[in-house]
Amino acid sequence: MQRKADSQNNHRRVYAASVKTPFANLGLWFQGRALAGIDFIEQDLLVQVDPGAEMTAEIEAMRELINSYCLNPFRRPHFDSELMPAGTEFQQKVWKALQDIPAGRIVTYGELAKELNTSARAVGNACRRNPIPVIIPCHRVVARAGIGGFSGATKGSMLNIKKWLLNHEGVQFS
DNA sequence: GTAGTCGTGCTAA
DNA sequence: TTAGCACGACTAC
Repeated sequence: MQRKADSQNNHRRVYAASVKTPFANLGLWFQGRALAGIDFIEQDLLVQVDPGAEMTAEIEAMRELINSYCLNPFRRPHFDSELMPAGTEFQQKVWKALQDIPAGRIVTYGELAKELNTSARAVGNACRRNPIPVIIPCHRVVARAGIGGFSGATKGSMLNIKKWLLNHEGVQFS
């Protein structure tokens, strides 16, 4: 995980995830506070476009979606189907189902698997390959006996981000 | 309760 | 074809 110091105060930006859209990479940054070496996420996330990336209408749309989510996670975003990243037929099906989960609600991999007539592990695989976390809300899917993973990681600071996103939607996950 | 094991569906190499 | 997974159910202790 890359980090960027903020010399203005005790806050610093903590790199959260690279959102690989079909068009370019968006960097997700959380405004966090360094506490004894631990990144404590407490502020809104900021969206930055890769410095080398060309600013296109699609990238702007992605940025708008994420910024809109930061301001109000309960407002259902208008998701243009052209923004849906490439994936297998199964992955597309799972990602579409994820977008139907309303903010503030969580489901387990098993529950979603039952709905899609597949297995929990298969759902987890599709979630792991979700290239645009936050926009496709894979953070709303948790394991039966735990929080599950986020952005390809099953442990570490990524899970703090998943908890933060859930908390942002009013879900307390211990 | 919890650790170990296995079945499952899917994907990438 | 095979190994690897963001899982879940079952079993033994």
